[in-house]
Amino acid sequence: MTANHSATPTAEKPDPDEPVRWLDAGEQRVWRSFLEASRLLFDALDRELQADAGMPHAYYEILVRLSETADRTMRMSELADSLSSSRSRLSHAVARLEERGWVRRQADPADRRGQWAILTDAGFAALVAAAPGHVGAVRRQLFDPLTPEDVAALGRISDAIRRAGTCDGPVTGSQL
Amino acid sequence: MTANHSATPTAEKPDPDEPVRWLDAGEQRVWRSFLEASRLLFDALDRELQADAGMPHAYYEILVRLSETADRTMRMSELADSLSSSRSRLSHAVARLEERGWVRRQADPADRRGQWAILTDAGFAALVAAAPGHVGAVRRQLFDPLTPEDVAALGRISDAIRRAGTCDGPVTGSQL
DNA sequence: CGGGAATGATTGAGGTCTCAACGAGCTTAC
DNA sequence: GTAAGCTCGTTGAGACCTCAATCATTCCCG
Repeated sequence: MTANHSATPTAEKPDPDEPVRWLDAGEQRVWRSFLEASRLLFDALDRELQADAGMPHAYYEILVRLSETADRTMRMSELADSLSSSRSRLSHAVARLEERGWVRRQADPADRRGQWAILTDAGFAALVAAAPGHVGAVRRQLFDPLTPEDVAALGRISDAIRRAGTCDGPVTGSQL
Repeated sequence: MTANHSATPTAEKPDPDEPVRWLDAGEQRVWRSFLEASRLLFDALDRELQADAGMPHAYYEILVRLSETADRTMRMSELADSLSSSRSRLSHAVARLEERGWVRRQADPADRRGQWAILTDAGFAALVAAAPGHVGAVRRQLFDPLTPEDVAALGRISDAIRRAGTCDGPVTGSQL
């Protein structure tokens, strides 16, 4: 579902001879502030989840996605795409979640390459237990410091970045 | 330099009995969009740097900081603070950078606990070689998709998040 | 039908990061 | 001067992620 349907033949790797368009002072400031803000935010969220729920944020997101489908079930690849995650990362993560009994895997009888990831009751319970603390942390670290206008702007900005970045993800499959 | 000088006795861990303020639909959308945008952005930058310069973004930032001081030298703790990095992370990273000959360490004769991290000529050269590609990636993935108003807003937003997050970083030292 | 390409998913090796524990040196106060 | 308590920085174990290679299956097309 992450295909590139744009009509323009976008050159992903730009001409290396083209002169570098360095960041001006303002861009520099914004970029560094954004870098630090992101690091503080994600580090804080990861620390909170790890301390209070014993899971990294990546695992939390997997549980959330699974919990939102009707049957708490998703194909591995679908799950990976919905998280903008590599298949490898997801495979490793689900293996750990399976060890904990929070997820189980089941082969698809129709397409025998495919695997279903299924959220167990224990996994759902872990998610329910983790959610309040996590949401609280998101609120404190992200939404409380921002005005409603900021939040709206952040939404627009994120959408723009996603639209730009969603085409050149990790290289997958053989494309010599 | 990351001390909390605020006069208000801010309760870092809020009352757990307080009802959870869940995210409304709009916040939910913004948060997920921001999460995905950040992941796409940082993954893309890391992949570009790793492929073109053989270093993760964290190492690039270390080299940048060192390159910006007059003598290309910084105390380990100062460097860690300036990167919002844990001392442990920095220690490991600088150890790797030292193996590559990009940084060297030298004990401070005045305070013999302290270590200076010094950017070598080879390290500076590696940075110079990496910079154009990296800046190009930042431009393509972040600044090109944004309007100037977006960029300004992102700066304000990041500053706000930093101000909120800068007080409760990783717990360091003994504070029973 | 059969062979090559594409897809779904996993694996292992290696690298980075976290956490907790530690060691060594400085500082303070008695 | 000396013991307690900082601060500076490192270390080791273990967790997570990346990359490349792999395997099994399915799709496509002549």
